[in-house]
Amino acid sequence: MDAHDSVYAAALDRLLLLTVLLNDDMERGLREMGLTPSRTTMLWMLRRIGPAPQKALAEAMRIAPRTVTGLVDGLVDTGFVTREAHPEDRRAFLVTLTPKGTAAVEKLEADQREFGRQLFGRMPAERLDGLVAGLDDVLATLHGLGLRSPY
Amino acid sequence: MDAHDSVYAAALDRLLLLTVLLNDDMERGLREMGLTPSRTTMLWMLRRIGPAPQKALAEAMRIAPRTVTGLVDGLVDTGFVTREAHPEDRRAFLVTLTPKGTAAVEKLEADQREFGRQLFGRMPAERLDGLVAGLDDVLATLHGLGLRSPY
DNA sequence: CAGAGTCGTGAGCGTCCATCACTATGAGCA
DNA sequence: TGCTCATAGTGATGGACGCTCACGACTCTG
Repeated sequence: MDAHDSVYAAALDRLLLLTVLLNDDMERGLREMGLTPSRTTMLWMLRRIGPAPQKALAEAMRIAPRTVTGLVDGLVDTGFVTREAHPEDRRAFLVTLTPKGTAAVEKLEADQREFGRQLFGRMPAERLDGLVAGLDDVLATLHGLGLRSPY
Repeated sequence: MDAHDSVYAAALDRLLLLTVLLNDDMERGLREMGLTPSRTTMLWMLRRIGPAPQKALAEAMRIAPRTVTGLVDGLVDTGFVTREAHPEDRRAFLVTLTPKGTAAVEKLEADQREFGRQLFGRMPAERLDGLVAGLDDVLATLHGLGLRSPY
């Protein structure tokens, strides 16, 4: 409990506030597109690894196969993906992005770029550098603490 | 789509990754204490505004009174709060932190301080300054965009 | 004191996300 | 050819959250 603690607390407060704000904003945006957080994760996954059987998605997302069935059902109902026949394994499907699904992911990417512009476009270059350096430092520390992205 | 975009994207990526990481970590910690996100929010609220009738909590948290009933039920069952008689209004209760509830909030605060030390303790002072300046800038921008804390 | 407004709750509903147990179908090998 | 294992689907649960509607209990005001 030394004199730096209040400085750390102030920094952490900002970080946590930002976390909450960004999270809420993200989820609201998704909801407007007809997506839920988990379904969006699945869309990202498909974008990254391409058409995949549900088993693979379950492993990639670290959730039970049954949960994948439900998520895929939802995405099929809302037109973001289809279940295509697997060319080699007639038991399995290839969950595949529809044009709408691809467009959705691309829109998310575009929105993010736009958001980046709004957030940083007016920021002095050196301040942005300072921010990124600080974030990288924090990220590295978190990584060292064993906190890392699940994907 | 100018040359700065990739810089912005890199900065935003870090911010979003941090968001996800901190969020997951927070929720995991809460779960270990037997708390859910909403119940925790309520505990913080009580810490801030003291024993309060459910109506006040509903307004402070911007949720329906009926929802408060459920959250308070949960917190009562798990021993974090009690419903005390309101001294002036026999229709209302004063939702009050139990010793366990107070201890939980204090532990959250202590954990946060400790986390701050771990995160920033080894960071050069000027880098920390740069980070905070950048975060403040972003926060101000968000505020200008209409994104602000609900509380 | 009667009527109107307030506080909290019971009942019911919906969404999201996750689980386990079980089944049908197909793959793959001895 | 059979037998076993793998892939998905269904059904049933469960928890966390949020909502509305209706209502009893109570306060407050005219």
